[in-house]
Amino acid sequence: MAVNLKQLAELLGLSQTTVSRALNGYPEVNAETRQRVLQAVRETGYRPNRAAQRLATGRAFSIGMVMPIAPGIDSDVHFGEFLAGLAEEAVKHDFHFVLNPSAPEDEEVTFRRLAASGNVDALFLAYMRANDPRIAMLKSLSIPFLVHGRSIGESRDYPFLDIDNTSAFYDAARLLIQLGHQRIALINGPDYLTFSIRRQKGMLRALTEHGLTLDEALVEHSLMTDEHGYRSMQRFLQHAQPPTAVLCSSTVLALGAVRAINQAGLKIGEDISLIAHDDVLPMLKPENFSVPLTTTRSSLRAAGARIATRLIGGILKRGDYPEQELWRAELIVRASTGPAPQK
Amino acid sequence: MAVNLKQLAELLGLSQTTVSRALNGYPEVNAETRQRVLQAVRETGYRPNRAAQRLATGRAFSIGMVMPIAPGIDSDVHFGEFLAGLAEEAVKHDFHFVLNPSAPEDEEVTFRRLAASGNVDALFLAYMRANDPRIAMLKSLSIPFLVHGRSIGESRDYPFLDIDNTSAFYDAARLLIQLGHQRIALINGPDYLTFSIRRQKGMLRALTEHGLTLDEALVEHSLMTDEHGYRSMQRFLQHAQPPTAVLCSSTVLALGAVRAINQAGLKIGEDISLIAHDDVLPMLKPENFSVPLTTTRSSLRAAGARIATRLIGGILKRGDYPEQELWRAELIVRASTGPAPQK
DNA sequence: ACGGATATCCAAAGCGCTTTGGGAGGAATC
DNA sequence: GATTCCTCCCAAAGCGCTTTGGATATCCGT
Repeated sequence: MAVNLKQLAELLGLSQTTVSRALNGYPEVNAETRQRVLQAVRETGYRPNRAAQRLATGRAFSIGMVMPIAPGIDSDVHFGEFLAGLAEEAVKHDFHFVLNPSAPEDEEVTFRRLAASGNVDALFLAYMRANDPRIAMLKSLSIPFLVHGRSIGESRDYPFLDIDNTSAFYDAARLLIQLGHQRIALINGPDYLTFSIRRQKGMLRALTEHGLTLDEALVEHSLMTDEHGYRSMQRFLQHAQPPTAVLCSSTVLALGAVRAINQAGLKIGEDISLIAHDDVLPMLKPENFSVPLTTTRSSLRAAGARIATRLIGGILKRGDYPEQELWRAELIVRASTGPAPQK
Repeated sequence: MAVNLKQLAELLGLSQTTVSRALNGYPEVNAETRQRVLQAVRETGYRPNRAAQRLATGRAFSIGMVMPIAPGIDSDVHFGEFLAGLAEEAVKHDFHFVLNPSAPEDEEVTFRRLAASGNVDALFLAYMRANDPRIAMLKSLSIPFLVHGRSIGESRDYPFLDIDNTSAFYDAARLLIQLGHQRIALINGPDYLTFSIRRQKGMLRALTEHGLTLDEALVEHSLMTDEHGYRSMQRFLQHAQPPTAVLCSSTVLALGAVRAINQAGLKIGEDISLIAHDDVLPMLKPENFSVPLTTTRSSLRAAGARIATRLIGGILKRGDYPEQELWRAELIVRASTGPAPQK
């Protein structure tokens, strides 16, 4: 049923060579001819056979990722959401995945094997930590790779896509300060991940700039589950001097925090203000919270899709993508932030 | 660096045909010759080029799965754990994945496209519901598939791997009854999924057989998060006549349940007994609970691995796997179950 | 000893694509 | 008018494997 190159060429009265070149954007083909080819492709629904391309070019048309088998990593919504973006884009371009589960201690071997297998054209790396040794390792592997996030303390000469976590939480904290808040708490992600570190840094900078300090007792690090959000907030509220505002690293955490606040009989946006980072999880929208949530927004799925696009574009040598991207999160003010309560 | 068939054949003084046949288990090759070939493979580290195999055979050497983008599905640990098993086994055989994210309403189109793409040799299906329309659809697709779980109400003539949920919870409930419990509650997974339905059925059967009934107020259905476990248990405890024993569909749920019980000042295994289904999540071991948990155990990762094995075996026409497998969960008694408290 | 199995092996033809190495024809150059 | 240079196209050679359609040799029964 499906046509192949040969048939398509015959149909057009052209050689396979020309058709192939027309399709792959080579210059030595007449513009008009190229149009005819493209038209024929549309009409016949021709799709090049990936296996043949693979054999002929030596490229694998697939991207590899090492799936970390570690507590609190693949366990949450965020992983699935990100994966969805990645997969969505990959499938569009007929790219495959090679998911290789691995315990952290075996990661190096796994990466090496994956790179050597010839089964992937590029590797993908995430869950960055400070001084992450994996980027040096990947550099030595002579296979393209792309990092989601950035390390800290490493030289910056590797391709990454990250969001500007520092700015995001700087902006969020500043908003709260402008609203008169003085005691601001932070419910953060795991303390070894760089996004957590940067968010805290951004928040701290805003505080310092306004002559305020960050009380250690008002900072919690944990996996980003509703449960941890709840517990963290409970602890804050039991503090002798509870915060009047809280920053959350995820809407999932915020979900729990809100519950704790409600349970304490406090009013969000009045007694206590709340800002959360919003990864745009389709099942948890900040505008649907009983009190709509002020957020710093940046879509995780979009990041996944973008990473796939860049990776694939790089492999196909199509398009020209920046090596490094830093997305700015959008501060969206809703009802969960209000002026600091009068003492 | 890597040798190919031609070189290997030359090395052995054989034709490519013979070497290929020796490797693929064809009968028309001398046993001794085959041994020589196998030996040479070991020495040279020869690995057939997948792209070439794919082109020559028309097989894709990859399995497709539609990744559901729906609330509460990819959001939990269970998904990651299962995927890990699947991926682990696939990678061993050099198989790829094609993950295709899709909203439930687009699933049919997605499956069709995937099947037609020629990019996958088999499809995989999970999160079964009662009268699940997807199995009829997959049957019509003329591409092998395998179901994790079973539907209910559909004819059973499709390949699946499931655990015997009914028996598992029948056994668990019976144990509790034998211990003298009369009011037993159930914290179950989502009510539309067949494993939940069967677990409840198994429990009900045990109760009925012993002249007991299942109080509707003592049954909760929800996503299997710690949080839901907590809330469900809280509700039970506030009941006029609280249960003396509880069945949980997951150790994650049990985690929350335990918290609620502790908070109420009750003693697990004395005031209230608890049995949970254990998917063998590496980060949540029932034996590490403060009071070690009695469980019905069946490894989710092993199920993933087995499914990959069967799927791959089917594609390669190697080995002979049963079409349908029903794994029996193991009832493991620990300290969380004790005799019913005296009134 | 001879026709016919039987057991082993091989040459060669694909699978569907990319890419090398031209080649024809017209425009530009001298 | 002869030479060079583009422009646009093509034939054919792979990529590394599987598989078809024989070959050759050995062995059997009669």
